[in-house]
Amino acid sequence: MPLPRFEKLPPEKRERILEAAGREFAANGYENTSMNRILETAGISKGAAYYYFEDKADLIATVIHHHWLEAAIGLHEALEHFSAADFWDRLADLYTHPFELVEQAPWMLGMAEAVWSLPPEMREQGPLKRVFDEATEWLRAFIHRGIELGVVRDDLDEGIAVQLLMALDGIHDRWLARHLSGMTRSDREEFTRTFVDFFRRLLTPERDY
Amino acid sequence: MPLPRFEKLPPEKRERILEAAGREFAANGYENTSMNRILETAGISKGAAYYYFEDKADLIATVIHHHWLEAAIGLHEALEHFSAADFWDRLADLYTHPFELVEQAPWMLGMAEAVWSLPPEMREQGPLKRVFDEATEWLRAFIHRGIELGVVRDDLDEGIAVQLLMALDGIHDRWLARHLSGMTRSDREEFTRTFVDFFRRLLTPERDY
Amino acid sequence: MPLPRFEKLPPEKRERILEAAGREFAANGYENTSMNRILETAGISKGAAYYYFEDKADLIATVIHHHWLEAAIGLHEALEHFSAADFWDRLADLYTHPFELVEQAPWMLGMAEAVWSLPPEMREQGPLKRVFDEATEWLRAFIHRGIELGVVRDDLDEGIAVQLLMALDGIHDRWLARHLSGMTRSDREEFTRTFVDFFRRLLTPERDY
Amino acid sequence: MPLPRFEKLPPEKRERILEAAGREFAANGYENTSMNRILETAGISKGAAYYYFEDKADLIATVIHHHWLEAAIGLHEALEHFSAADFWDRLADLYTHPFELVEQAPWMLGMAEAVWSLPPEMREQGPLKRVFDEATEWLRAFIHRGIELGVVRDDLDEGIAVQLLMALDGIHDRWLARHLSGMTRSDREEFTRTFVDFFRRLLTPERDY
DNA sequence: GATGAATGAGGCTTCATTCAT
DNA sequence: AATGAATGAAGCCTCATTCAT
Repeated sequence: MPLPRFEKLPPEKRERILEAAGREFAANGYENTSMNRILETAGISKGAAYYYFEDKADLIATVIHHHWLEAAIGLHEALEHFSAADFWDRLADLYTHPFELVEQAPWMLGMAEAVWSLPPEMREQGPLKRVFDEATEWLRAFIHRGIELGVVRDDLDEGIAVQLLMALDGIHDRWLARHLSGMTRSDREEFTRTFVDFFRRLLTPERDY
Repeated sequence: MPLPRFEKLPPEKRERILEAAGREFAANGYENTSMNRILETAGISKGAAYYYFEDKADLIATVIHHHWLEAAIGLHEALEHFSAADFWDRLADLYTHPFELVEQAPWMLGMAEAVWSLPPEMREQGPLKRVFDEATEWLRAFIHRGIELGVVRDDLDEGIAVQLLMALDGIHDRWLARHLSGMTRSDREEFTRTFVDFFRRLLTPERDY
Repeated sequence: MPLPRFEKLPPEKRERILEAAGREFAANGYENTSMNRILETAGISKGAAYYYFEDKADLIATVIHHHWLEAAIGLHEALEHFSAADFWDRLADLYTHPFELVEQAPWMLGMAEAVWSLPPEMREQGPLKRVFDEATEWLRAFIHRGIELGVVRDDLDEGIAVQLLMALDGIHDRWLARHLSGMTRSDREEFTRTFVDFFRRLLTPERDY
Repeated sequence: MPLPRFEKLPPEKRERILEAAGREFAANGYENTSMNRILETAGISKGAAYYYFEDKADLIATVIHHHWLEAAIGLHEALEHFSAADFWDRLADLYTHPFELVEQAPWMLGMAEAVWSLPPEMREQGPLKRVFDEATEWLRAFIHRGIELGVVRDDLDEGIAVQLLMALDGIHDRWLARHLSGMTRSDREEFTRTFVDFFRRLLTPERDY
């Protein structure tokens, strides 16, 4: 996570750095993201960057964390209002928010795919672990809520289930990243419905088959 | 694809190069794979490498293609013998072959994950496109066969279905890569069954729900 | 030497700065001592540091001077009470004081070794010259006192003698820095005795051989 | 130690690299030795340097080893011919060889001092350990030969004795490095005699005092 | 056919120091 | 009297690729 100084920066500048880094990262993945290029784009000096961030990994982790926070707004509250009847429809609703984000910053589309290009260590330790843990935690909560309501099977190893949902979500995002430009609003809605249906099929209890 | 000269090499040497490159690539992903290290391990000279391959991308593409061919042996023939009754069981059988490969060459486990680390351009153009197209083609054939037999839904955009299956397969492989060491044979069998069930759930026609 | 402002600082703060710098310097040598790290540890700002000290060299020189003063307390007075009979025993006594210092601040052990890592220019000019001159001066006085008492030879170039003693002292300190942890009090006493005997052997007049 | 390729270089070029590195190192010590500067002086590219040497430490270690080998020529053989009568005179003779080396390459004078600026890890492990071990070994052999001949005391911890001799030699070299320019041949001879006498005084058996 | 020496751009990071506030 | 954001040169090192032999 960035040194505390970073938080004290004028929001405008902070945003400039995060966006420059985000663009570079979303477009090129972790390994191909060049500090030099980011700094040039952001218009800050090398020294400044390392004044705010521990290293490249820290900068990228911050970018991901930042955008995750934006994307995850309202996620936890939502869960409490799910009911057996509208469980899957509600899930579909949740997909609306990211769409809006991406509409404002199309470059962000590559983000999800880029995240999969991270060195495994970065996902499994350090500051990004928290982001992945939060995401994992929500999926876990989501599954538990479903089980509670009787609309999700309980015979699945939780780890597998979570990995599966994360991966499906990744596919969803990556697919969008590649096809969004040609899609109408109703295409998108149908795509999301289809996708939510995938979730339902995978998670619905055996007896309902 | 490698220059024609490569095919004329003694198989032993060819294999040596492909394995060295495969290990390095499977272990480190594309960006972190170093030509230098590969060539050192393989015991061939820089000049030789560039005599056989256009560049790094070409070498890696060749490796992937090579191992894909190995892994895909018998895939097409198998399809013809699928029937409605044993469609999903047959799919499970197909997973046996890769397991055997991996048992002989454990380093190959990282392959699937590494493939996802490729720069997108490499997947979508050049020699690797052919590999992905072949894989895609088989999945497409698999789906069609299922539709033909009435055990696979026909309301799914083919592109999505294929991407989905590829991704699921990727998850399957990556999960194994990380957990295989602690799994018994029966664990693996159950894992595969669970996984094939995911396929079935996603692809089974709506009316069967 | 620090700007006069530094002397006006509350002693507590002055001490905090000098200790932080001393630790860093003793542990890492001159080149690997980082201003940033010192200031962080000391809890003072960049601006403050450069308000008190000319530059890094000045800060380190001040640290050395400071600790030299501490270590040299009573050195000059002692000399007057030396007699021919107890000349070498008195020298042994003088080694007690530094031992006590180091017992209270073990980090100081590296100091002597670190001093040898200074860029030669720093030793030979600027503020540090004074420190080395003071040390040299004492050794010179020590030798003269010995000659006066007839227990030190007079056929040695003074410069060589001084350098020799300084270097021997350096070896003494460095050896201790590396072995002190495993030594008992009586080990230390014997070590010092052995060492003082080295001095005696080197300096005793020829006729006594 | 350098990769084997280095040994295959034309001697002229090898020498050019070693001399450039030697000058830089002797003049500035380890930390202040810049690869960039060496490469510029030697007229080779970055890539070339890292083609021959593992890293900066390896290059410097090679330089030291190289010059140590030069300086140590004939050292071991000499020992066998030492006798009780000429033990110390022989030691004085051994100092002639380095003098000749330095006369041809005055920049080498700083070498000994620079060696003391090495990070301790470099002295205590890796390729340089061998150099230090060889030097240590010779000193040990020297001491043993002396004890055998009855001209060296046997009550000294061997470790201390070796360290002491090494350090004295260091002082000798450093003193020369700083004063050689103004010394005549006979000054040098006297200096060496004085110095050898230091050795004798330190090592001669107690009873001879 | 094949070698391997050589390149040099570019990678990430550290650091002492300055200066507007 | 003090702050701390910002600088940018310089540090070490890796790499895919080329080309004379």
